[in-house]
Order: sequence, then C-alpha cells, then structure tokens
Amino acid sequence: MPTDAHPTSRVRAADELKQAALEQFATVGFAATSLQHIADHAGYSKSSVLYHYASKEALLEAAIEPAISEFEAVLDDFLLGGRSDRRRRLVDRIVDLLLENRQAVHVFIIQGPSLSQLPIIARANAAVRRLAEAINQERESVTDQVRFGVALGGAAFLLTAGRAFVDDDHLPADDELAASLHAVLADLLAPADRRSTPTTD
Amino acid sequence: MPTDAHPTSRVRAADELKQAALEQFATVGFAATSLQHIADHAGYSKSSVLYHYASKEALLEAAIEPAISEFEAVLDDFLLGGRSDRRRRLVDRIVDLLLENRQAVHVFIIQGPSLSQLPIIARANAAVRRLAEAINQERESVTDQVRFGVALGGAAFLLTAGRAFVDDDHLPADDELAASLHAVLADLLAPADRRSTPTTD
DNA sequence: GCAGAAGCTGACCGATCGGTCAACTACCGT
DNA sequence: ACGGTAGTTGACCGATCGGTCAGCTTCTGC
Repeated sequence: MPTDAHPTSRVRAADELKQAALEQFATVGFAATSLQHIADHAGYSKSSVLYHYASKEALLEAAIEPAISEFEAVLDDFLLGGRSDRRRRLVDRIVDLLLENRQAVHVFIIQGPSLSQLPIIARANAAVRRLAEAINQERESVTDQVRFGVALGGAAFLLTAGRAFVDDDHLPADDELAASLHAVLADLLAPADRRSTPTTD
Repeated sequence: MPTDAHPTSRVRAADELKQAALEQFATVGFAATSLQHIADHAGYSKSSVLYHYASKEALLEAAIEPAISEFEAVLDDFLLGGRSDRRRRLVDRIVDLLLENRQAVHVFIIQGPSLSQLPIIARANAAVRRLAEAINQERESVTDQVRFGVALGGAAFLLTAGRAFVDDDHLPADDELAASLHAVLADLLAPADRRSTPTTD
C-alpha cells in the first residue's frame, strides 16, 4: 500500500457521501431526502454525514456548487464575449454543461424556486435570471424568446427529468445524444435568415 | 339566500383547500409541503384539511387527477386517430393542456419519478411513457426523437419551472405565449420535407 | 324547538426529522 | 510505548411530520 497515491480513506468517505446525496437530491428532492437515507445509501451512519458536512445544506452546496460556478463562467463569457457566434457557442457550452452535470442540474430544476432561501440556490437562480434577461433584451419578439426558452428548457428537461420516462435500454449513448442536441438546438436557434419559411400562418 | 344555487359553503372549503394544496405542491413539492402549510395558506386548520380529504395523498390526487385524465384523452386520440395531421394536433392540444393545467403539470414534472409509488402519479408516468414509446417507434432517428423531446419538454418547462426565472411584469400574456408556442413547436416538429436542410452532417 | 348531520377545531399520538454530544477505534509522529 | 488527531458511531434532543379522535359550533329538516 502506497502512502498517499490512492485516496483510499482520506477523501473517499466525503466523496461517497456527496455522490450519494446528489443522487438522492436529484431523484426525490432536497426536502424529501433525509440524512439517514443518504447515510444508508452510502454505507455510513447519519452521524458520519454530519461529521463530514456541517449540515444538510452544506452537503447540498458541496454537491452542486461546481456546476453552478461552471454555468456562471459560461454565462459571463456569453455576456462579455465576442459577437460573431455568441449564441451558438453559448448553446453548445450549455449542452455540454448539462451533459456533464446532469444530477446537479436536475436538483436545481426541480428545487430552484422552492429553495431560493438557500444561498447556493439563490446564486444559481440569479445566474439563470441573468441569462433570461439577456435573452429577453436582445430578442424582442416573444416568439424568439419562446424559441430560446424551449431550446434551453427542452435540453435541460430531456437530460434530467425526461430521462425517467424512457427505458434504460432505449436510451441513446451520450455522444449520440450530445450530437443530436447540438444539431436540434442549432437549428431551432438559427437566426431567422437561415430559416426556411418565416411562419406561413 | 337561495337553497343550492350558490355553492356558498358546501364545496367552497374543499375547493379552496385543493387549490392551496396544488399551489404548494407545485412550488415547494409534495414531500416538502405539510398539511399545516396548506391549512394556513387556505385559512383553515390542519384538521379541516383531513376532514375534507382522507389523506395528503388523496389531496394530491384530487388536485391533479383531472389534468391527467385530460392528457390521457389527448394521448388516446393521438394513438388511435387519423394520420393526416396527427402530430400537429397532438402538439397543439398538449400546448393548450399545459397552459390550462400549469400547476398540475408542474407538480408532475418535479415529482413524477420520485412519487411513482403513488397510484395517481404512476398513472401519469405510464401515460407519458406511452407517449415517449410511440414517438421513439415512429421516429427512428435519434435526432428526431431529441427534436420531439426538446419540443414537448421545452414547452412544459417554459410554462412551469421556467416561469420562476422571469419577472412577472415581463411575462407575456397567455394568448401571445400560446400563439408563439404553437408556432415554434410546429416549426420545430415539421416533417423533414418541410424543413430547409435535411441534417447536413 | 329540536334531533342530527355537517363543518371545523385543538389536543394528542407515534414516527421521523436535522442536529448535538460523548465515547470508542484506528492510526499517526515521536 | 504513548499522546493526539481523524473517523465513526449510538444515544439522545426538540421540532415537526401525517393522522386520529372527541368535542364544539352551525346549519337543516321536520
């Protein structure tokens, strides 16, 4: 056994608990998840959970903060970045972010409004709100706003809550899913000049 | 005071409680909503809630069952109906259904997988699964499946969870929202022959 | 006017919640 | 060999949960 190469014990328990908590939060919700459930699911006692994390809220924060920071970075890039392919890059990066942080996004989607009292959730809500405002500003047509909302909301839904409605063996591979999502969203959000018919009826 | 024309008292309390419960379920979730909260919000006591409804679960069922029945009817029409404008009609009716049952849909979206143990939720899950399977069968391309999932999931998200991220005074009127949704979804789901480029890569 | 049903409520129950605390074990450097 | 620290746990706490029950008021049919 090496001295510190393998994280055999040190950070393992904390990570296992964090992962178990994230899964529970994403599937049954924050309020409905008890520390006992998390402990059981990870193979520890409830006391151990509270040893590694000061509170249930701290556990939630540890579980989803990285994804929120990443989203904020993507959003800042969009708000400040160059003007050529801004939207396209934003959507691409958000799709990737959704794919890599499915559970964290799921937690946020199903708990965002109700847990806005928690600082970490409030931070995420503020970021999403910033994005919504930016979109509503530069897309004055309601239809264009709806287009954007359907695109991002649909992608988020498809990768999180929507997964529960398809049998596991029917789920496409992640890379195929990512490719399709990029294509569909790029098509949906293409500026009007690239579209075929400008709404016949 | 007439004898039975005005439902002055009879059904009023039950309806008020049902409405209060639906709002709480949709915003903070079923598990996180206590009977006490519902009672306080409606101006009754917790005991009154349990007088009008046998249990918390019965209250949930009373609140969302109509929307589920309506959805099942729309779905049956789609699965059995004529072949000319099936998809278009399905999407149109689902959009209208979403608009008229926002809170019930919200409850289902954020609680569907986690509350599948409840019969009423299991029924709704089965219906959505039927829809997903039908779509996956007649649209063999993953991209087309993603297109459909983004469209319906995006519409559902936009009308429920997504609303929390826009200021109330920036929200478009319902009829305008409905018109835009119909247009965007019809465009997104148009059969490939009406689309501009049939997926170049 | 009066019996009885309907509506409504506070008191109460067992269970479970998040969180605290003291004690035990295992491993560390010296 | 030993003191100290990190990790883990069961016992326990007050609060709140969903749900029961007996009793109170109000309205209704006769």
